[in-house]
Amino acid sequence: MTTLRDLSRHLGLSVTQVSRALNDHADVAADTRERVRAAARELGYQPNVSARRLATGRSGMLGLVLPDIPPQAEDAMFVQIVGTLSQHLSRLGRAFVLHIADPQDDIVEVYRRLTGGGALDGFVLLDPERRDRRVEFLRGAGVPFVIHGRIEEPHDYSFYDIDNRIVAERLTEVLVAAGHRRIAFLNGPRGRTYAASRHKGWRAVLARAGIAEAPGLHRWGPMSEGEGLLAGVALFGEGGPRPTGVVCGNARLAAGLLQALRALGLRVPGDVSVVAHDDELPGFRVGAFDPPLTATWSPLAWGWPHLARLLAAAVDGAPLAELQMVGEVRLVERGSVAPVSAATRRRDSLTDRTGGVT
Amino acid sequence: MTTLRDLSRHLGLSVTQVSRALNDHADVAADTRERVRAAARELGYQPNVSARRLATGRSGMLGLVLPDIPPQAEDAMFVQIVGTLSQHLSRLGRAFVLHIADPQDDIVEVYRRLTGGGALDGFVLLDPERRDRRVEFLRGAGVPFVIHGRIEEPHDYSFYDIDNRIVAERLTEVLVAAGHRRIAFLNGPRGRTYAASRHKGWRAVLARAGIAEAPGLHRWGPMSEGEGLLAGVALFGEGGPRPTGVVCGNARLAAGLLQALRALGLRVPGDVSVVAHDDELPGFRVGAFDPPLTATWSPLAWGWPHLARLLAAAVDGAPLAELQMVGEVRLVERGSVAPVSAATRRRDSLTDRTGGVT
DNA sequence: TTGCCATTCCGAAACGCTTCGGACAAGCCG
DNA sequence: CGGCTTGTCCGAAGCGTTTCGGAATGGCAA
Repeated sequence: MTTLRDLSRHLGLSVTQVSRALNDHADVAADTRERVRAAARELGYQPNVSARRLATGRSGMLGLVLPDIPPQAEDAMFVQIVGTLSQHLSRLGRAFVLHIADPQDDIVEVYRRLTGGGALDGFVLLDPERRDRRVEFLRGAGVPFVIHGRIEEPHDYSFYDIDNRIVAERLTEVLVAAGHRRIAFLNGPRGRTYAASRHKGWRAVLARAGIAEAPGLHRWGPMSEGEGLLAGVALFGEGGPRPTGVVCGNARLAAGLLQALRALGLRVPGDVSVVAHDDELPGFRVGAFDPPLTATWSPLAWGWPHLARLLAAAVDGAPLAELQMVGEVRLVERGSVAPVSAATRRRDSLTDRTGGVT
Repeated sequence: MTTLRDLSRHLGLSVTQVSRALNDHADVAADTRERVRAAARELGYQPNVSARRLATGRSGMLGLVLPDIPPQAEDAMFVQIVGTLSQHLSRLGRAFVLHIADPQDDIVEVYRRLTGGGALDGFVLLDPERRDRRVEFLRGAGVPFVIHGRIEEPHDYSFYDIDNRIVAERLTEVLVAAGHRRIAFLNGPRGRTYAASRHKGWRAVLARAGIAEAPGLHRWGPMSEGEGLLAGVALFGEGGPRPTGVVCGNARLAAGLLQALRALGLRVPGDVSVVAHDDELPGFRVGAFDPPLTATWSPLAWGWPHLARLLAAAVDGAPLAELQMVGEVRLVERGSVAPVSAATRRRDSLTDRTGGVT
């Protein structure tokens, strides 16, 4: 293997100057820089990662830690994440280390091991909780990281996220604009920031429209097809609150809900209007649902390249302002929303005034 | 971060002796070793990976390189491989580096970059070709690797594989024993060692049974459901050679073949006997096929932990004999094979003597 | 006593890189 | 001319570990 010393001897320069030339330092003459570059190419020089790490404290290796082998339902998503991150990070000249932990190990211990040896110098964090132990540890240890999503304030870290409050507002607004006043929301799990933000958005729009919140119309839960089905039955089955419009947190929930509605003989959008947020989950195309759903659209796949870029920048010590990104969300109308009938509207505004479900 | 120096000062020993104590060298007193161990635990000492790498030439990081993001059909398999390798390697105290290359990059260049910097000290190689450029490069560079499968002789490298010749022999024998003489074989791609071995096995059994090879009964090809369907139509459609038994290289081929047979109105095993090799590909359970298939059984999943172990051993310089492993294969009978009718047998033995397809 | 071995320890060099502090020369100003 | 800046360069230290060669001690045989 050719080293800096080899190069320096070959060129009649000092090791120092060769190093500085290759790393684009200011105090090296332009033609020297070129000579060094050429020689490096010619001799096939590649810097030794470990030596550089030892000298600088950086290894150029970035990691993703999963708590376990992912469940089968998320295979496609896993491949997308891991594949995209790896590809983009290697384009940025970093190595991507995937670590699948033992489920019985404490996750913080895993991070401690991984950072302690000095092997990894940054992490991508998926699916954060509002108070996340991983974040607390990494913050304390001074190890850079980037979060997919956000946690509770203060936002003094790097993240890629979408504006989840806006997502819920847009979707709810579509229904409100069509005259709906009994609007259910199938939200995500309780502990997640995005679900909390969406909850706020939904409530804000209801409040602005002067709609009282009715019990049972908002549901926290896993964002699975099964949960959508369950919610559909609970909302529209015997004795349910029977909203006229439903906001679904993602396509899986929507798919389950549509199944329930079909089973109950309810038509979309004739009897019920349905809107959803569309992440482009692999295998779920809300544009090809029956009926195609009006949806806010922001593919998860958009995020992974940014996460790679942001993490690399974070490790390089870029200022916080450059390390935070809020992705775009578009509203795509597809006709799964119908205006509410005059009779229904009269009845609903009555229940609003009396303030509850009759 | 606590270093060896910190420990040595704390203990009143030299850095040398502390290092030797922690690495189980012979010339350190038993109680010293214990004192050092205890102090290391107490101070939370973790060796710096880069420094160790620099001193020893090993980093403890092992890699898997994929030429591209895997196609969707192989998501589940990808997750299984990556997840299992990562989990087992980290149990062995190694880091697992996943590198997904740019498809337009030359694969050897990718390996050159990865090994040149000295970052990775060993690789798992999947899906090798009989003459594999990656192997040639790594051999030349003196970088350890372990192959899933085998390449052409000499076998002077580490591998996990099954005896593919035996696989084909067992399956073919089952059909021969039931009186079949017109036996087709849907094999894998031409360039692969396992497909070549299976080809040999199939031919050997035919030869032993005194059955002449008929043209069109052996097919090289991708091991996909589509290919199985195609093969089914080619073999049993208008003007096809119409074997009485078929050996399928894997469950995907078998699934396609069964589809074709159903479409053509042929029954298994009434009209055609079918056997397959069962890798336990995710999503394909030959035991739950209609009908359940008699099969040789050797889950791919068995291999990944061994690959992890073998690679770690290879990097540690274990002797070749400990670095090669041939996995077990079992024959599971499930009744997808029926004896051939006496009339058919007479006709077939006639065509054997005349030596061709009539 | 001397010589020799085994046991246990240590100093110092080495791995390949970055970087601090300073050196040297040339050019410019007053 | 002296003093200052600017542009290039270099020596040497240091990152944390392993390991080579040797040194000190004690015990034992000659």
